[in-house]
Amino acid sequence: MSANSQAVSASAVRAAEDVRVAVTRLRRRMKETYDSQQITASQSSVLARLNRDGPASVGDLAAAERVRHQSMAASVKALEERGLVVRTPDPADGRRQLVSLSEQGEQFVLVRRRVSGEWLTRALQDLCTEEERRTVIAAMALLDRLARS
Amino acid sequence: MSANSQAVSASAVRAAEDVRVAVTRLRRRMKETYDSQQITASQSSVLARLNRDGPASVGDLAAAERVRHQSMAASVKALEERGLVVRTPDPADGRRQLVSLSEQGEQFVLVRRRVSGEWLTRALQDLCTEEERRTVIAAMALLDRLARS
DNA sequence: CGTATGTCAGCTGTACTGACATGT
DNA sequence: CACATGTCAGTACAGCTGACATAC
Repeated sequence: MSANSQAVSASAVRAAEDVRVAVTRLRRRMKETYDSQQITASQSSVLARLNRDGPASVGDLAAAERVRHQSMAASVKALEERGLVVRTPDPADGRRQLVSLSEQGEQFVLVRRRVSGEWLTRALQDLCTEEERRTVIAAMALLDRLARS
Repeated sequence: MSANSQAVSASAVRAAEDVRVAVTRLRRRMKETYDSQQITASQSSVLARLNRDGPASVGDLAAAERVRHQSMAASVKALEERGLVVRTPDPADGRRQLVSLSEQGEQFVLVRRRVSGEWLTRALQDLCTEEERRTVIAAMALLDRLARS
């Protein structure tokens, strides 16, 4: 390592390039999957979060996913129109609306998880060893740390 | 595990979820960086490929990046307007046009690599250990294999 | 002729910003 | 009042499809 802020190791350059390529390709590939399930990646993300952490406001969801509240509102709106989530006014704060999974939304999450309709899950299961999956999980934790920095 | 094609290990489910979240976040974060350099992620991808593999037609580039040729044409057009690539008609085939890095494009790639203007390279350098970077590289190779499958 | 290459036009998904209404 | 929450409108980017021209 060097004190020079310009100095970069070969592994950093290589890793960055690999990440960029993989991210672009994975995103497109995942999009195909979601398309075929009549749901988008962002919407799926919101469903998973609501299922894991329980009801939240649009602002909370936006903060958690690190997007603007206007962007999150669009995703939530789409999910609401599909009947997968419901919004209830917060009695304690007239500005807030709590977003929660509807009965149908709960079902959707459960079914998707059980049958693993998701392409990526299937691929990780069928084309990787247990050790390789652990490597992926470790790398994602690292990258998430970087993205949050 | 099981012969049932529905059966999925916990690590596969977990890894898939982690990948999805990380991909979404990283993509946004990378986009910010590219914005500040007046170049987009897709364009950067094309430059890197031309630099690595030499001149190619729009169709070749599209196939390599796994996008439609119409999509790739848009990226190439933008790069051409910035003077980073040049197009020369293929003398042997009147339909084809070879895309190659211009002098300015070569410079651009070199400078970016040397000074590591890219946010991700910087982060991988400053916030990770060498071993962690090797983990990331290994995981990206795995994921790229999946995306191509 | 059919196929390959490339262009143009229009659509979608996902994010962004700015302006605004409303409630605390 | 400032601040938080949410909506609406407009923009950008990167993919897509369909229709078309041209060259092999």
